[in-house]
Amino acid sequence: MREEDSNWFSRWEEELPSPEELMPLSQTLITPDLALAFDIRNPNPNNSNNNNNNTNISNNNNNNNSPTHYHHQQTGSVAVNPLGNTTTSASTPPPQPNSAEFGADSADLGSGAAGEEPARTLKRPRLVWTPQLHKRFVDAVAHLGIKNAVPKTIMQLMSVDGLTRENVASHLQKYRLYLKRMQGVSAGGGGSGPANGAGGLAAASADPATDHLFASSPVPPHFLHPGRPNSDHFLPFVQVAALPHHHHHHPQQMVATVAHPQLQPPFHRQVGHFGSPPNGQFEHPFLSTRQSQPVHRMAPLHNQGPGGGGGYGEDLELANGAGGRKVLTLFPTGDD
DNA sequence: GCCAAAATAT
DNA sequence: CATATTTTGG
Repeated sequence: MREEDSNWFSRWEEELPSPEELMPLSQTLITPDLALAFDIRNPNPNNSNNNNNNTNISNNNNNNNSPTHYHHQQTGSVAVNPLGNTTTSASTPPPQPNSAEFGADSADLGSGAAGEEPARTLKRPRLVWTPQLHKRFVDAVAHLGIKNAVPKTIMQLMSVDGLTRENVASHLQKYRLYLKRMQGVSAGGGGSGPANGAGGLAAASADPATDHLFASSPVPPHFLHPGRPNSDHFLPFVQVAALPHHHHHHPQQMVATVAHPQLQPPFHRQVGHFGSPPNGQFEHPFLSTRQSQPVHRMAPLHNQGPGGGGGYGEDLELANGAGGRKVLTLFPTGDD
């Protein structure tokens, strides 16, 4: 299995989107459109809203800046969005506007609350775990080790703007379940490899219904082995270091933004390269954010293999806004 | 109406 | 933080 290690991850990299598919745009700023994209979930006043701990550190999302006034339409048909053309279709100010890098924008957003609905009542759009985002998640868990792989830490390591601790916790829950399932199956059967998937295809895990998302990313071998306390620190290729020396290449930071799945489904069966929709229209360039966190986040995002691998960045999938739904999805932005 | 995914509650 | 339950989207 050792050989497989290098093998699976090699293939894994191959499946990544090529640089060409990466973000062609270089826009910046958010437009009101995106704001519009926000949604307000149904009238469910009964919830207490997020009472829980949002104590996350600072990075998280939720933020403060309330984006402009995005109304919400549920399923209706808002239509809208101009994104038809590749022009700039930018947009995207969900709840993670982060810092105030854009003076005017953020200022506006932040203080914009002045007449608009405060973010208080707004509910954040559903996060869509794209394969890329999930991959980052898996990498983070792998780096941290099962022991430290807790929502808060994972979230920090991932450094994805817009991602909340809760998002991670929820996903982690499912991921654990997935691993469990896989263990059961692989254990009895024989071996084969639980670590399938990844590179090329998915795998046949227990059943066809294999969790689509999870199957798309390789599962570190250690995760499947219940008994193996010592080999926890499996250090994958993604460096965790802070990378002090930033060259002039564009590191990309992942950002969660809202998207409309209607136009672009998360991914149904894709194993090759997703990221680039037929139209390839990435929508909101958005800005990245500030990452001044003491925590050691994983590399901004460039995993390049010295031997062959080229460095691809993870990119996200996005959708145009035209429909009525709004979801959160991940988006890479170049910022450094 | 069912199922999966994500959110929210405990 | 983990797990259970509810909501939401497909």
